Amino acid sequence: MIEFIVLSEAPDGHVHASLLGPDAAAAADTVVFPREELARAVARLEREHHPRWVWDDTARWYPGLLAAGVRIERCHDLRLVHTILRASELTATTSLARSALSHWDQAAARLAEPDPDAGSTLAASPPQTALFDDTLFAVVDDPPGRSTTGQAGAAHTTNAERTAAGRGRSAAAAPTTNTERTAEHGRGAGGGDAAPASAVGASNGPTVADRSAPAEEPDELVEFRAQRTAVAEATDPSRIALLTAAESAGALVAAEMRHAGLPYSAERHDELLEELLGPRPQRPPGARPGDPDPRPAKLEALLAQIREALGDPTANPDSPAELLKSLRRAGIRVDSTRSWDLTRIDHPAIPPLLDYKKRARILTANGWNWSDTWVRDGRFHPTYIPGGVVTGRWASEGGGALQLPKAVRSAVRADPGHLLVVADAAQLEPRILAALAGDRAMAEAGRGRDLYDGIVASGAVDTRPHAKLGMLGAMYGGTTGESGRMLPRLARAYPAAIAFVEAAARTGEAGNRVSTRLGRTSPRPSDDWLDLRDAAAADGASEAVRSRARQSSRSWGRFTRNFVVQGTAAEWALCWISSIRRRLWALGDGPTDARLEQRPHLAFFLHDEVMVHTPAALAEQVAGQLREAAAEAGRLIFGQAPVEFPVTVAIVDRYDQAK
DNA sequence: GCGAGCGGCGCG
DNA sequence: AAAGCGCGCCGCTCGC
Repeated sequence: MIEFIVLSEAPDGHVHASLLGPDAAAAADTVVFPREELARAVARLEREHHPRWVWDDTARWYPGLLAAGVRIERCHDLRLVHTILRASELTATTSLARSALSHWDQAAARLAEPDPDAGSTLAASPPQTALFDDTLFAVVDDPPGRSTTGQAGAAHTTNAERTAAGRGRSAAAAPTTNTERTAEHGRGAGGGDAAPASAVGASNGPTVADRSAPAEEPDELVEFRAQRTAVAEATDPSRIALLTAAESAGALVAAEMRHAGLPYSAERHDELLEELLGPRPQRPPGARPGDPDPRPAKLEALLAQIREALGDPTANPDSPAELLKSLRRAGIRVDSTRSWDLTRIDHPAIPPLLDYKKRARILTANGWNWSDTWVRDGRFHPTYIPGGVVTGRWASEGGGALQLPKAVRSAVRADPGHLLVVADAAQLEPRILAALAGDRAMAEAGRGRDLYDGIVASGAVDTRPHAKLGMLGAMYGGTTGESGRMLPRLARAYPAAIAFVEAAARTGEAGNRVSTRLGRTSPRPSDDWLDLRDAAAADGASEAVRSRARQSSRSWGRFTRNFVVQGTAAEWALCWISSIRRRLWALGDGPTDARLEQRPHLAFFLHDEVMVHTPAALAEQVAGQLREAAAEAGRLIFGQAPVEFPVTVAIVDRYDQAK
């Protein structure tokens, strides 16, 4: 009985597949084949054994398999799982967490420090009734793999740091200049899927070459055993086991979505741009590569209006610094050029300026260059990065997939004879909070209805917008304005939920870590943060230092407060898409020779929303599966907790028609 | 000329 | 409705 197959690449370029039994002990067999035979060999072994594939990085192995038409059911992504186990409070005492940094750790050294402080509070582990039922174990043993390329879990860093680090390590291309950014990724990442197939086509099947155990076991096998041990020794093995399975399954989804792409009409996109901006400007004949594109006609017209109204023929809305000066010269008192700040100003230059900003944003972020770079043959192929966000959310790279503006969503169109099934988890984060906190009143508010409506019905607040604002403020740490005013009312009506996020905030303010429901643990504060705290605590610390320390402490508290909710919501979403993936594959006639992209498949994922591209005849069945998968995700993570996780489902042929 | 940092804004 | 969380990416700016 083969349960796992560990893939590793030998220095000579051959691939070693180690076949393991359920205990993952010594390999029962080792199959060796040239890299070119990978897809053929994997397809055969998948058929024969239905194993869980164990590999270092799904983003390294799976795209080529998909390009060759090979889909696998389950995997274990060593790199992603290592990152989780290294940092988790649930595995802090295991030898994996205490071992020296290795190539399994990303650059984030901070994450890897052995856990010196025992005092951290596990914010996400309040006693919960009926935690896991038997289905958990069925699914844990059954879960599809997932993986990514992610640098995941890098310590909490700024955008700039993250971007630089992420780029450097992903792929050979690490473009850094502004001009390179788009172009490089367009070829490297976006188009990467299409080519590799040819490598696999050769003639004879895989060679069973070497039946004797190799002199040394592959590094991957050693690491895999260490990870299994860490999970088994974890404080709560079932949670962390579910997380590793879901994380790995997500990696498979990410690779498959990039492979299939989002159906996207470049023609419709052109129409949209023409409506918003005018005809695509032609670059002058002598233009050199670095030269900016000419401004489209409608922007040019708005620019003239702005300059006229300001009495400033050189005003430049593309430069915040210059624009600020121009506004002030015109007697407008503002201290930023943010649209939201400008809306409150009564001046004839403001309406065209706001209009200009709106349209210019579409041009730069999703204009003709974007579509040239990222849309090929009717598909938008972004790279998803599972675990790319500290909280466990996915990040994306290239094309801004997770920021696709609503203004262009009418270009997302099902193929002829197909439909898009778009599902959105309703009020996911407050529902996650209700389940985390075991807040029965909030669970009740969300039963069978919109959660915010339920909060209004309970009498806690007067309107739905207030309920939403108040809950977001509670989860983000907002204290001022309307949101802050709602908090005492919510705290009275839902004391458990509010106390839960407050506790997470206090934990972070004290410099300790918090964990999600399944055990993903927040990073430690930076050395600078700790230094500031210590400086403020020292005798004779200045008021200025103490004030900065307070500020930084509160800020980190807002981060940990949100971490438990956003991170657990991300876990729910991972379980949801894993379940969807499995259900879609079984849909219709079940597995056939048809390729992934010719069957109902996930085409887009946006934190709490999914899109399936499906033959029209299966759309209703898909919708049902999306709902059932959501309920399954809730049971998996929270057991019989009384919180519902409803999804709104729309069956449409264009994305903009969904809600 | 390059590239890090910033302001700004899109998404959840 | 009023700002609190998490991202990616753009153009501009400015120091090297």
